Amino acid sequence: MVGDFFMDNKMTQARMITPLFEDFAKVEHHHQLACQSCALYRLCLPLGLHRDDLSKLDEIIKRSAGFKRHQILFEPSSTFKTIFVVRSGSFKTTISAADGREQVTSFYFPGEFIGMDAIYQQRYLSTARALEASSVCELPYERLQEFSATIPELQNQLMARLSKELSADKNLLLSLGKKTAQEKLISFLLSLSQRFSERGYSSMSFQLTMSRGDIANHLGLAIETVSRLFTQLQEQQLLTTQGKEVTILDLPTLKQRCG
Amino acid sequence: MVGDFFMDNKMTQARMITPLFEDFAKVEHHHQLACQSCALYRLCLPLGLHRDDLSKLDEIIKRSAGFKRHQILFEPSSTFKTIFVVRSGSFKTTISAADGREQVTSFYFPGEFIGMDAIYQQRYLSTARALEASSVCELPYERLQEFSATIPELQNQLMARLSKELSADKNLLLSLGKKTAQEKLISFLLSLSQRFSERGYSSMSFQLTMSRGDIANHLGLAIETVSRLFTQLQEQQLLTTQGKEVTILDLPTLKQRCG
DNA sequence: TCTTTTTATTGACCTGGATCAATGTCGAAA
DNA sequence: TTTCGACATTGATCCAGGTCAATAAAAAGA
Repeated sequence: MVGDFFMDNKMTQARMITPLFEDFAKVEHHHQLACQSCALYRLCLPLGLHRDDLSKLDEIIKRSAGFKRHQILFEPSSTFKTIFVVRSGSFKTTISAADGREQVTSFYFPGEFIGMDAIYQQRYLSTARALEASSVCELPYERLQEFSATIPELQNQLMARLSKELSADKNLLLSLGKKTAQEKLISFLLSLSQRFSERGYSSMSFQLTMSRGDIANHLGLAIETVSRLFTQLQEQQLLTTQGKEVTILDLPTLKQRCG
Repeated sequence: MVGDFFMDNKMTQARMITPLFEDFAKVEHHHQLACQSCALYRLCLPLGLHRDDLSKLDEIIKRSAGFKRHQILFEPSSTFKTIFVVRSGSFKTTISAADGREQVTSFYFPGEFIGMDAIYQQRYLSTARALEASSVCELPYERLQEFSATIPELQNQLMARLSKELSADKNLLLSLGKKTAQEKLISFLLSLSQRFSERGYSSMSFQLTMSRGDIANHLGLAIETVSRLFTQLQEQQLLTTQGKEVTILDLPTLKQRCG
């Protein structure tokens, strides 16, 4: 289990959660920089590859320097050469209308891939920004293509990744198109909860790395609406918040209300 | 040019448009059922494959019987085995919330791939229905995986397809999240116009194959709003409609108003 | 041909969530 | 520790687009 590195002591959830994502980077730093010893192995691309294929892959992967909060990973004017995997921290991507309006299209956590929508046009159509101190692995797309010609499992993994993001976007379309403001926020929080849980963290209590503004934008709402919804969900004893920390109190009711 | 088969006489656009998609099927029927002689070749998967690879691909592709209007191609309970390519006609996909609310996630025209979001979970998450009399080619996914292990260009094509749908969905997210009702409808119509044009049809005058209800649902609007918007765009001399036929009158203004 | 049904349009009215406007709170910098 | 700027909350008001209702006009049968 991925989380075992971090969850085997009895620190409180609340104190642990903020620094946890950064810990992935620290682990990398103390151990060798190899997929085999990466805490994210179970969630990441190399899963299922043979040991020798894996070390070949390892050679083409570049572990990037860290990104600061708000720093840009890529934007539409960057030339597309690589797909990124979040190693630690988190990112958001936004696409812009001609007049500058922006839509936050996705948030990305460790083990998730950023930039796959660039493959078709060979140019990024969105801007990716770090939400906190973060780091990524860079997968040069051309090399990846060469490799997957000889490693079918790698190719399947890539297709599965693309397909997974497609599924997530379709579900978001359902949220944006058909759900009420409250259902949108609940669906969003439950999706985060699920992803934290997959990464070995508590699914019941976690730290939001994005602002209320980012959440509102992502869900097609106004900041004020998101703020009021949080207040409302707290009044109904479904969850509590303290700034960016969210603690889920009544999961069954939330699940039932997310549409 | 794909359209040359059909566009070389002087029939009026209006009369031509409805039967055109069906003509793809007729061509298939009169000639041999092979990708090489398919009118969609330029838009479809085989593009760029070598002749011998193409004939191998041809062998695993199954040309399905026709689908009637409203007939289901697949739904979430179907087992995932194949990706579909529209050969003639058109389809819509919808995903459902727990309480039955549906969101029309995409429309698909000849040469476009349906069902790629199923790869990750190995099950369809949406329901696909024919909008008119239509036909598809079936690409058995497992065979496709085997093939693309030996045909890198095929693998690249598949990735590009997935990535293209991802881009389209991200743009739709921008529409749903940030655009006004009018901007949504205009963006939608221009996207259709573009796709018709890629298929060799007029980009200025075309037949909608989906109902006002489908359009409204897709764009997160009420039917009545879509209807009023069409009226309004006609009053402003930007386009005309007669039932399902749309004729664009002022493309520059429309482009400038779509956000 | 003439129903019957489905789909589209138009008008009147309403509401969920946006916008505007203060005010409060937190975290980083000095 | 104070200050400053970014972020969050809360209240008052407004409006884009939804809902309800009544026709109208196409399709699809029959």
